[in-house]
This record gives sequence, C-alpha cells and structure tokens, in this order.
Amino acid sequence: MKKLVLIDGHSILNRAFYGVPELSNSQGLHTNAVYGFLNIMFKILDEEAADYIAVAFDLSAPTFRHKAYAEYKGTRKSMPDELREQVPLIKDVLSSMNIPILTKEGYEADDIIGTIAKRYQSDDVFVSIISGDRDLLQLSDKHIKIRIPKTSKGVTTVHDYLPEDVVSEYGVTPKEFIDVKALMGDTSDNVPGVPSIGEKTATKIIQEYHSIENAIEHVSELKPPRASKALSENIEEAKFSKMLVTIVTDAPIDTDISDMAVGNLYTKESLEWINKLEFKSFLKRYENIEAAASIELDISDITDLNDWNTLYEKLKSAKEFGIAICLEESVIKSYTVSELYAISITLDNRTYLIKDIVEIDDILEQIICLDAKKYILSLKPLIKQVKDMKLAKSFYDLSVAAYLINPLKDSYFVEDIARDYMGSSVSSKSEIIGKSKLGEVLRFNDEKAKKYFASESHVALFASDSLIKKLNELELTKLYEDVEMPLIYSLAKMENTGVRVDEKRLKSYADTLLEKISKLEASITDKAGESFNINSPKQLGEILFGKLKLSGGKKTKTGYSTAADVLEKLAPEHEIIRDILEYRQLTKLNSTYATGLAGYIRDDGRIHGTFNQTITATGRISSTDPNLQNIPVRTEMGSKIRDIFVPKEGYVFVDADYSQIELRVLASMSGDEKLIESYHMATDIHAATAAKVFHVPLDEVTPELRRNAKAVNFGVVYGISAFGLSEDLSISRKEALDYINNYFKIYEGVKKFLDKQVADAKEKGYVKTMFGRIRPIPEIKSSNFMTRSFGDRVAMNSPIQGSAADIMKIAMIKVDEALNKSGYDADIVLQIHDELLVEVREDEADKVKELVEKSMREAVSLKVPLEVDAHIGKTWLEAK
DNA sequence: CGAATCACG
DNA sequence: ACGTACGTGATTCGG
Repeated sequence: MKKLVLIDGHSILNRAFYGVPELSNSQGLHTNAVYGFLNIMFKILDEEAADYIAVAFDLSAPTFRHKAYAEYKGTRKSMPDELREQVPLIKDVLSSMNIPILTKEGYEADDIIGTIAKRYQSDDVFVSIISGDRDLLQLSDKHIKIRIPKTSKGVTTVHDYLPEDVVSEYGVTPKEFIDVKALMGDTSDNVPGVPSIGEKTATKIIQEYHSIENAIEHVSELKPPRASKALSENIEEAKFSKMLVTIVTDAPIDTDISDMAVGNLYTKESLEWINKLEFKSFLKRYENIEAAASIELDISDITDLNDWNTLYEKLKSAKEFGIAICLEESVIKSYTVSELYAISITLDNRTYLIKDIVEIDDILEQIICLDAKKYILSLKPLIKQVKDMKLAKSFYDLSVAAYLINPLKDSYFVEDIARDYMGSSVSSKSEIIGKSKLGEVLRFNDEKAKKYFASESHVALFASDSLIKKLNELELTKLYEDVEMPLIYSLAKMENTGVRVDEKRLKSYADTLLEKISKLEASITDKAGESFNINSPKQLGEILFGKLKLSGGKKTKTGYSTAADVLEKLAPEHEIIRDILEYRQLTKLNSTYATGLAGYIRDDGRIHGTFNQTITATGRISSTDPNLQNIPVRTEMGSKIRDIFVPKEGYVFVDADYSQIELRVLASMSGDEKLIESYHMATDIHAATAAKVFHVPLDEVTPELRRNAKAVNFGVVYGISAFGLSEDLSISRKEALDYINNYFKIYEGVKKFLDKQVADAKEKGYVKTMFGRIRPIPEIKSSNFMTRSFGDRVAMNSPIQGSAADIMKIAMIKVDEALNKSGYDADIVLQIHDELLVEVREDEADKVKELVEKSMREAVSLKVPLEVDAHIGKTWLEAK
C-alpha cells in the first residue's frame, strides 16, 4: 500500500510560528516558523515512509468561498511581518527538496487537499492530511487520515483522526461534521452559523437528523424550541454557512499523483538552505550526502625539511595559497601560552600539513615573506608567532573581511565562512575534537583532526574570491585594505608587548580591599540580624524587601531588583544600604580586578590581553582575557587600580585621549553649522549647548544647566528618546521632550542628519560610517514597536560610534608608523576606544607625547578640529 | 547556561 | 498603550 502525505501549508506554518519561540539566523532573518514546519514535516515523513508528498498553499486572491475572502481580509492582513517573511522562505526550502507546492486560482489549500485526497484514496493509496485546522476533519475517510500536530513545551505530538475517531470525539461522522460546523458557525472564519445554536445543540440536531437539509424539513419538531425557532428564521444563513464550510473535492487540479513522488529531499540545494537558515539540528539528516556538499580534501603530510623545501619551491612561484596554523596551547593560571605546532597550506587543489618539524618557526618566517597572496581565516595569531612582523606581506584575513561584510555574526569560524561564502558545509572544531586542543589531537595523527585543520586553509583559499568580490560590491575594499588589515599588525604588536603590572602593589591593594570587605560584611550581617550571601541578589532582595520591609516592589522576572540605582533611592530608609553599595563596589574591585588581573600576569611581569577585531556591531575593538578596556576610573577607590599599571624600569607612560570625539564626529557628519562653529571657537561644548538650548548667555551657564546640556548631547549620540533622557536627568518626559525639541530647533542640521540615518536604515537595511563601514539593522523592519524603536536608535548611534572607532583605528596605525619611522623606543600598550596608552623610554617621553598627539589629531581631517589631551606619568592613573 | 550586576567608553 | 537610552566583558548565583 502506497502512502500519500498532503500538508496544509499556511496552517502548519502558522502553528509552527506560534508554537516555536522566537528564532532567527545570524543575518537577522526570522526562522522559527520554517523551523517548526520542517520539524513537523520531518517527523511525519519519518513515521509514514511516504511515497508521495505535496504541500498546498492558499493564494492571496479572494476565492469563491467567502471564508477565504474573510481570511484574506482578516487573518492574512494581520499576519505579523515576522511570519509573512517566512512564507516565501518555506516555499524555497520545499522546492529545494523537490516537494511540489500546490496552489490554484480561486481555491483554498483545503480544496486542493480535499480534491487530491478524495481522488487518489483507494485500497492501494492511503492518504494522510497534515493540518492544524479542524475543519479538515470532514475529509476523514476509510483511506484518509487527518493528522493534527500539537506542540507544547517543545514536544510535538500528532493527533490522528480516522472516521471513527471523529465520531468518538465529536459524536458525528466526518460528513456530518460539516453540518455541525455550519450550524454553530465560526467567528474566526466569518461563518455566520445560526444564532443561539452552539456546539452542543448543533451536535444534537445533526445526530438526530444527519444533515441541515433534513433538519430544515423537520424544523418544527426540533428540540429545544429555541433551536427550532432559530433555525426556521435563519434557513438561508444555515445553507450559506454549509456552503462556506464545505471543502471542495472536485476542484480542477491537474497535478497527477506521479508528480508527487517523494524523491531525494536531502539535495545539495536544500542543504544550502539548511545551512543558510542555521538549522544545525537538521544537519545530521544530510550525512549521507555530505560528501557531495562538503569539500574534498587531498592531503599530504610534510614532516621533514626535504619535503618542505620541495613545497617551498612551488610556493615561491605560486600566485596565491591558503594557510592556517595550529598552536600548541598550555594554560597557566588564567592565561594561555601558545607555540607554533603545525602549518596547513592549500595550493591549487592540494593541502599540505607541515608538522613535527623542529624548524617549524623558521618555515613560518620563510612563508610570510613570499610574494603570493596568502589567504588566512585569522591572521593575528600567526603574526604573533613571527619574529619580525614587518617582513610579512600580502596577507588577507578572511574573518575580518567577513566581519566587514556583516559585523552582526557571532562567529567567523571555518564553518561559518564555508557556509556563507562557499555554500558548502564543513565540520566545526567542536564537532571534530570537542573540548580537546587541536594541537594535541593532531599530534596523534587523528584523521578527522587533520581534515579539520586542512579545511581551514582550504576554505581560506576557496572562499577568498567570493569574499573579496563582496567587499568590492559593498565598497568596503578601502576600509579593509587601508584600515582593518594594517590594524591587525598593530593589535598583534600591542598584544605581544602587553602591559606591565606591579604585582606587589596589586597584592597590597587586594589586602586593603579584603580588610574593608570583611568589616562591611560584619556590619551588614549585624544590621540584617542574620548572615546571608550578600552577593546573591535573590537573598539580598528577601532581606531588604522581605525582612526589613523597605519600599520598592518587584522589577525583574525573577524577583526584586537590587541594582545600584534602585538601592541609591533606598539609602535614606536604612543604614544597611550604604554598606551594601560599598560592599558591592569593593567585592567587584576585588574579584574582577584585584584577584582577576593577578591570574593574567605572566613571567615577564606583564598582562598580554587579546584585542578582538571581529566582535562589535559598530566597528570598535573589544578586549578580553582580561578585559583591559573596563579598568575602573570613575570612583576614587576604583581608580586606584590604575596605579598598579606601570611602565618598565626607565620608562614612563604617555596617555592620550580624544576629547569628545563622538560629538565632533556628529558635527562633521551632519555638517551642522552651529555645532561646527562651537567647535571652531574651541569653547566648552556642553556649556555652549546649554547657552543655546536654554537661551542664556554663555557666562551665565550654571553647572546645573551644563550638566543637563551634557546629558542631551549624550542622548543625541545614543539615539535620542525623551524617555531615556528623562530617566537620566530624573525629570518628566515632557520636560525631556522640551529639551530635545529645543536642541533640534537650534541644531537643525543634526536633526536632519539623524532623520536621514533612520530613513536610510529603513530603505537599505543598514547604515554606514564616514569611512563606509556597514552596520546592518534588521530590527528596523520589525513590527514590534520596542524592537523597531531600538532599530531607530541604533541607526542614529552606529554611524557616530562607528566613525569614531574608524578614526581611532586609523590613528593607531599612524601612531605605530610614526613611532617606527622615528625610531623612538615606544610602544602602544592599550587602546580604550578613545584613548591610547603608550610606554616610552623616559628621555623620549616629551617627544613621543608630541608625536602621539599629532598623529591622533591629524589621523583624519574633519570639518571640526580633533582635540587630543595627553599626559605623562609614572602610572596609568598619573598619566590620565 | 541565563540572568543580574557592574566595570569601562 | 507599548516601555528604552549606544557599545562592550567578567563575575556570581542558581536552576
């Protein structure tokens, strides 16, 4: 017996949309409905071993049956955008699986399904109809089963309805089910039905008379009398309703069952879709065909110098090749020390694995000097292994390229690049080796590990064309070649240099903290009357709001909020609050900074952090292991930690930071004459804003007014909203709105500029910085107010924050160049977004200070001057 | 592993 | 009516 599966497309997609929690791929495409649909479909196919399959969809045009028209007017129009955008998506996916999509002008999906099901059901063909719509139960028949999937708590169960199941659940046959529905009506489908007859009465009537027509014949005998009266007065409505509810089973559908034969679902095209949508859990279904879609690797081992020399000769005349390195990593305390263990090179169609050679470092030195274009997924780790990075040339870092093309992705690993730019799949590192280290596994000559490693250089070579072409299309080539690529070398150098930390001072700082902490702990325990974990917001909340009955209600999903700003307001109510705030501050300083940083100090007495170039959405760099961009400074006790950052003996720090770079960027990008004028007059910009916005002479601006103006300036940079500003200044929304309106009245150019960013984002889906860096904003098209508003603010903020980041990147490259060229003994050791910390030999400090200031100031030329503050000091705190 | 908190620009 | 300021990373708790 053959099996035919018919799926009600919109119905299942709809179910899936509401049944699966929000889900989107890294491009910001919503995918939850498609995911849920495929989940249900795969589950059914696994169970049924279908021979034939088709999916029916409604067309959006009105059909003969009124119900479809209602649906078109009602349901379809209110379909959320997040669902609407997934309709073409599921159709594409189904097509890629060779699953026919059935539609028919003037008919609904129901009618198509009804027609096909009734036409082909037989002793030889059993039909399963998959739908979330119970109206289809009327189609249930000897050889037709209606299957209704239900998803709750992530588990999908399917309810099956053969005719006897319909009878036992509804008390009527599938055919009679039509009449019951018609009598009771259905508001959601605009079926009028007969007023005052509900499910109970309708079922009773049909059980007795079997059809509306027969019931009408005997209308005077109907019980209860209420129903009799209702039906006799609504005969036309009843007949009309029946027509609406009845699914057409003889529509002119010319698709033949042979067109629906199940072929290969797991095609290369469908795998590409699954990869694009990032449905990792479906990937195992593709294992059989992985060979077709995954890359082919031809691997040779290079394990002695002879073999290497042969390869080296080939590389000398090569035009291009892909390269990857494998580091052997050992973890000491919080940090990792890496040594070069293996190199993978893909030349033409062959990949060479160079490993277990003692001269591997020398080999790398030879490689970096070659003329060929060298493609690599991540250059910085390689460059960090090289003695003289100035010798390196012709490298292309492809994760940085992919980051410029779409900075919103959360990773740019080999599997991401292969999926996005080659349309093929490779296994990820964790899939191959789990948590072990590649160097260790490779040492055992593990075949899979070798394949993974080889895939890195292979993908680098074969994805390069597509990436570089895409950079060009998006006009990102200049930013890539002139800023991001050179920056890699500056960052590599900065990481290798590291920053010195005075371990002794750190220790005594920690001791001071611990002493104060234990005193506070005792005081808090005393005041609370019991000991508890102060670090647990849950326990703290119970003590404060439960036991001590302080005012303030629930704020978070999990209970009371005990955030600092909430506690601040409670300070007058109880002495304990001050202690808790101070305790919080000091334990933070201790755990994250005092204890935290200590674990990162290496044998050379320095901390070598990592500066990431492919993390932020705006183009800033980020800092990890440890984060050196959030070292305290705003509080007295916190800023003391900066005293432990010191230069080596005989050296000093030069600290240089841009003054209000974001506002200057805004002035320049918007071209606002008033704002530009303020900067040319070199006035205090916040005071100048205050004078203009609050209509007072400059010399009458009070600190209060200046503070408010400063908040407005910040607000503008963040993507202004009255709510945010009112929160920040503790004023009413109305007052905040007045400030904003005043601001925009004065700075019309700024208003125009910000509006244009939002408009551009809505039109193109992204905004750009001064230097062409792209920030996609998928949120801006959302139907959700909150999400969309966020998109608006991001559209205003990103060009500003991003341009400032571009400028700093350019400045770093220029500072590096200037230091190199001048021959001064100085190195950049930290970058904190608008600030550079440079370590310089004492006698050259003044000269280097001037040089750094000048390089930063002249990094780019804006419509307003860039101003740089620089200071010399024996510690970071002193130099700031 | 997510939420809450808090450090920075 | 909705309910937020923009961008990050580390630590801690608790399910």
